Amino acid sequence: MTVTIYDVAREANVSMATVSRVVNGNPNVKPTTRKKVLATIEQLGYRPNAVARGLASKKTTTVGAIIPDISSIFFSELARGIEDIATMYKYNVILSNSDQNKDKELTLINTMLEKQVDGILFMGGTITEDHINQFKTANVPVVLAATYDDTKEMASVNIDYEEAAYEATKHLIEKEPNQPAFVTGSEETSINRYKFNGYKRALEEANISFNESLVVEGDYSYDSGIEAVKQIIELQEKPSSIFVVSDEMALGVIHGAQDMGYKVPEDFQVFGFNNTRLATMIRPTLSTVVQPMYDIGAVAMRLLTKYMNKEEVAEKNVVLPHRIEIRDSTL
Amino acid sequence: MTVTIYDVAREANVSMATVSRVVNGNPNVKPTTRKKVLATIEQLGYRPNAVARGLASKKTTTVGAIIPDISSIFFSELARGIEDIATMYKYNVILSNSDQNKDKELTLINTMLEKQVDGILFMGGTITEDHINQFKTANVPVVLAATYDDTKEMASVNIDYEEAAYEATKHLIEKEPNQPAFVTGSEETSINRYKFNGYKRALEEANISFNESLVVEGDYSYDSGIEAVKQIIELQEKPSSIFVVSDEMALGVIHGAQDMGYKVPEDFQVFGFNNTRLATMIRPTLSTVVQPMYDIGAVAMRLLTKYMNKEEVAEKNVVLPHRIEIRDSTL
DNA sequence: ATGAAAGCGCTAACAT
DNA sequence: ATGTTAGCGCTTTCAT
Repeated sequence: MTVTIYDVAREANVSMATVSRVVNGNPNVKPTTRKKVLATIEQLGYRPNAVARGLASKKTTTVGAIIPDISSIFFSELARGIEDIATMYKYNVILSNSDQNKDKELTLINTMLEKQVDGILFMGGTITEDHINQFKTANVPVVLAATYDDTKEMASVNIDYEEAAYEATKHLIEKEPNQPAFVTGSEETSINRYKFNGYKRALEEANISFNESLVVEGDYSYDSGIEAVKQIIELQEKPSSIFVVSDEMALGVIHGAQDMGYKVPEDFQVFGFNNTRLATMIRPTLSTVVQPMYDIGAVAMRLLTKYMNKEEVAEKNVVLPHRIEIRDSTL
Repeated sequence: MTVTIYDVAREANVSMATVSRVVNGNPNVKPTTRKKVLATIEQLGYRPNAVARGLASKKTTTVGAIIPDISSIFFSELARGIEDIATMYKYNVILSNSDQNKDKELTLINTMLEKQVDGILFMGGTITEDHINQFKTANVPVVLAATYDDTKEMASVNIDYEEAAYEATKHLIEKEPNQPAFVTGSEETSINRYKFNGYKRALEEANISFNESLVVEGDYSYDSGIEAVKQIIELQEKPSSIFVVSDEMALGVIHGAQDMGYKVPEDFQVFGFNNTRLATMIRPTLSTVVQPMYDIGAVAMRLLTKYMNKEEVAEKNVVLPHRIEIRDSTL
């Protein structure tokens, strides 16, 4: 039924070893026999079985990628970076969504390890000891992308979130020297803590006292941005600017404000984070922190290939450059 | 080094067959021995090798998904539907981007077949004979998602694009009885032809003569929407409404018009397609055709599981319901 | 340059 | 209920 290497060997009057050699491009084959083998491969319609190869060679040329939500504009961009580099290095990727749910994450890691992936790319909110232990049961490399492990034990690719948030906040304060509201995500997520620290540092540096009630927690969605700005507008002392940790939520903030008759940036400056495509798909266009999502994915995958090939790695915790892009949602 | 089923068998004083049975939940195992085996599995840290299992059983519980571009807001939503149902049925998915490039598509199909996927989900613009031939070399089922095969040979999940476009156009015409501009994608893509047919039918039904110059081709991107509207505005006889085949491009059309001082919907009504999250992330909110992307992915994956399980399939060309959502970008 | 043979870790009859 | 035994299709020494 299915054509195997053995069938090809028989038809071509060679041994399976020889067929294996030509399939794998081993130079130790006489051109004539190579040609003969290639011809019968074509004729028989032979297709190598990667599963059998994987069992014999202990390499699957497949990596696993665990991602919170592929339908998010942020992560899908990251995934594209991963995929492109994976393709470039001849790897396939098994992609799975975790919804940042710890149990799912742990299960997924296990499933991927069962499938004998050659490496794992992990994106998530929080890295716990359980995660690290689970990873240690693997004898394959793991790289975190846009994900922080406070212990720095694991290889990772990120930007400097603290500094980026600091710069954004500073920009806001320079225009209007009072405390911007801070619309963030769960404080369980390390990255949000770093962003908060940067925000706080900018305040302290400008001698602006910190008012807890200007910190609002959302879930990164557009709707939660609308909710957040409603809450902010009801405050006794309204801020004159709002720093939002994701672009999508920032769009919600802008539209929420506009829908209630406020003007951006005149009544509220709004600063986003990530520079997703959304940032220019709104009026006023969104000032935001440029986080190179695609590059983070690409670099993370590249780093993983180095580990998989047992190459030397100069820096296991890669920090990619970020910058601030000022558009029309700020003064 | 790695613990195998054989190690577990030896330690637990049973045969590998018994270990295999407990691992696979076969009921023909005495509770006591099951317990014993489970204990030594735990103790030894045994993890089943899915590659070996795949080779022996000829099933990998992995499916392949070929998608034009995972970073697109449209396809990433579709992918999420696929992933969720795949997870529900215990499949993993190898996801790869094709950029709608025929060679890449053909290569990807081949690679996935080499990896012995149990089925393939395909999303793309054009299905050629080469595609169909390539699929035929597979002895695994294939399902098309949001993709048309004019021969109807292949299983697929879609909506009725012709009818949907007809309804949208009709709505526009009812408000303003003249020809709307039509901003579309490549006419090589069958789906665009169906949409065009629906648009045309609505015109004919209303006895509106068709002017070719009101048809503009874009590439679905925001920027190409901006370009398209620029081109439309330069026309001798400007239309009073614009039907755009993708939401993202429709946002470009709206902002392009607004940036030039026009009002939506007063100067131009704008109608989108897909109802991606973007549709409510703009002011005015976008009237659009609701295409259930997530459901298309989910239903396609479900259909694939049926084929993989050799279940009876009532309808191989599934047409999901669509509807029109009127928001503020139309009168 | 080519071949022979031993696995890789598991499933699936078949036997008991 | 449990064990025995062939493979699954390939890679990889080791010979020649």
